Amino acid sequence: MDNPVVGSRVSRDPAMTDVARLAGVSHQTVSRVLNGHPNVREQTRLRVRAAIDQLGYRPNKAARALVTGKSQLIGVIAQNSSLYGPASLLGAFETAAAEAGFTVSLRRVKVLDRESIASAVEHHRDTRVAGIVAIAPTASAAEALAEVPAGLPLVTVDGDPARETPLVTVDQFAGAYEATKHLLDAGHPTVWHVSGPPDWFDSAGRVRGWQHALAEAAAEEPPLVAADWSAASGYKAGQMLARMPECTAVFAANDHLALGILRAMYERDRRVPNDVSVVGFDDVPEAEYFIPPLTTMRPDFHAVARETLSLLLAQVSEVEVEEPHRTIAPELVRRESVMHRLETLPGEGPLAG
Amino acid sequence: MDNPVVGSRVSRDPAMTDVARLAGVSHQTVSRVLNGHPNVREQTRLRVRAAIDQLGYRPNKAARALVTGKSQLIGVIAQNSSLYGPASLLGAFETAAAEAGFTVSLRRVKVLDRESIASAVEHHRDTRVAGIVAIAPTASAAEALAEVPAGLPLVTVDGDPARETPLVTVDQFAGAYEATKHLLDAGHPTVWHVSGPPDWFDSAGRVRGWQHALAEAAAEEPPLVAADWSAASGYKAGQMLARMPECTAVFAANDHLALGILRAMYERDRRVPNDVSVVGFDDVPEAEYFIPPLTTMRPDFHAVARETLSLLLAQVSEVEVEEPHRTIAPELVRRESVMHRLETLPGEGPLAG
DNA sequence: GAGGTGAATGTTAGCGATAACACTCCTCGC
DNA sequence: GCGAGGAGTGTTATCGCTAACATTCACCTC
Repeated sequence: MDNPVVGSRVSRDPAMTDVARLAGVSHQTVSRVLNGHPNVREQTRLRVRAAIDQLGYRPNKAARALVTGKSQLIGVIAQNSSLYGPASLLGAFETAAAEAGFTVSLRRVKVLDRESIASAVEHHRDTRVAGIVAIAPTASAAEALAEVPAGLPLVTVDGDPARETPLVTVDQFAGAYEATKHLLDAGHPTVWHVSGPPDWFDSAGRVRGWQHALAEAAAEEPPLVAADWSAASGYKAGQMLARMPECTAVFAANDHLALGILRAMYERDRRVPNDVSVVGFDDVPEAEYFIPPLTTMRPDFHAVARETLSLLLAQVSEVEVEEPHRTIAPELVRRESVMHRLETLPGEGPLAG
Repeated sequence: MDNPVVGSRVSRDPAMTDVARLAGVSHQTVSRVLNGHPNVREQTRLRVRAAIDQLGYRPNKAARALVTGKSQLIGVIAQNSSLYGPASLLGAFETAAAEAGFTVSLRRVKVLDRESIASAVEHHRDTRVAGIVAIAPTASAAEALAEVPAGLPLVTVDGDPARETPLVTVDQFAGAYEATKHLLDAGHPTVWHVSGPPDWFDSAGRVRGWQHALAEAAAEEPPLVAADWSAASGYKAGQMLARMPECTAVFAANDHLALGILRAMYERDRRVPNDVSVVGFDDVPEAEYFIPPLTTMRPDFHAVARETLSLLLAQVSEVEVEEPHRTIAPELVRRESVMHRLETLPGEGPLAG
């Protein structure tokens, strides 16, 4: 008489008790089968599985989350931009999370100020996410994140390297150092740098790497040209640099800046790479088809995503991590925007004129 | 004596009953305050609010979802690519959803085949999302979506226009028509088209728009050059087109294809726009800094996102929508890759040679 | 063969919210 | 002045699951 068809509610998603009834066991046994507990007879397990399939039963995540107090959700906070780096990272992370059985709950913010970040954190707390991943490339974002309560796992990506909180980042310093050195090795007396926004950690790290390479080679350090990440600002910077004959090598903080620079040079008839060499950063998919194809630094976003997830899951399972900082070194991709000069011509020394 | 500090569990998130005890009411009254029910005395409401603030109480979404059977989640299915269009759309949609009080649960798939989509749909069903938004630009994706059960709200973006299911899409036909007509009006005898992957609806729509403009102007239709969305394939197509002197105008299905074409033309000394005019599609932020700045069609991704959300929410609240198809016309952005020719020179007629 | 052990299973008690209904009062209308 | 009706509030059941404890039974040990 325990046939489930009693015809009251016409359709309702089958619940665990429905499966239990069909399999002739208690709902707890169904739960055990679902969660892979050891003490279930093989025969019983099969009966339960059959009942699950027959009913098309799917566990209710809300109920599970309610009773366990945990969810399989990872809250992500990112800026609402279509910048290539963050967008790629987000995609890579979502994939990595899905493979580990987690779902990404996405919260974008318009600006990286304290208030927006705080509200995003609140939101994720309300949802009882298992942990938070924040792409926090500016000081204000990193500071706002300090308010995340201690118990809640948090990994910052592209955040403040000075903080002790778990952090994964592209090795900006090493990448910029290598890019600059590549230009120096090609025979340029010095290298100019068009940077990203000064309040981004990424920018700061790249500036330091550039300075370090210059200092090491005893090259004179030209004034820093600060821009934002856009092709437009690269273009503006490029218009200025194009008028300076002593500028023969430029390290742009990303590929879109480089694109703007390329066009500015083109318009002023300064040929790249013959007159001016340019190196970018990011290796956007189109960089190979710039005029000329751009030499650039390629970060490994998948590696960043993997490390981020592993650092987060370590916290979730309360494993102590010795040094919770991971930096992923980018790789130089040589194309055609850098020319090797055998010697420095007279009148082309650094800052001449 | 009803002080909550009884010191058993050291810390636990405060629940509704804790608030109720502090405010001296029943938990049901707290619930009423939270949900804005009318029949609560103002004084009581204030007392409850004060208790909420004092305890830092936050409602448990899992508990609410369990009892109501509904969540404030929207499941999104998208391809795991960093293509500009889908990435922008995703960002715009997440923002729109957040403003409406919904959270986006993201599921990316590597390939748009039946199996991957089905698994993503399963996942969202398990989560009891309020509805699903799928960016399904290929036939296989659209077909797989047919298996979404009838009760579950679904909006397809960039999907199959032939289907009756709710759909929002950029008006590919109109955009391609306008781009092609723009080139025709500029005096070109005909326009070549480098298309996206043939199995994308976007591609198909753009091809039809192109054909229509050609037919209307009684211009001869050159063979279609099929590519994918990448700059690499645009470059290949461009190398071919550059060798054909009768090809004076190209409509590329997106800006990255156009970029590849631009470089191919440059390498073959075919000047853009003097010798060849090019129009793209998407208006990626860098398009203005291509060499030369690219004339292109700009889709309004925010509008697409808004329409998508409104169509989805209509279904969630079971409102009948008359014609659940929305197309958003893109806008022509004129820059410097198109040249107006006063007359067609002899020997430059279509398909001459 | 009494009792211990552990595997296999069942029973009960919540998790934290909403829904449905019950119960006070108070205010009307006639 | 009394019943209807509604505002304001409380009580109880319930959503679907897991945790903790209880129970059964077979097998082994001495």
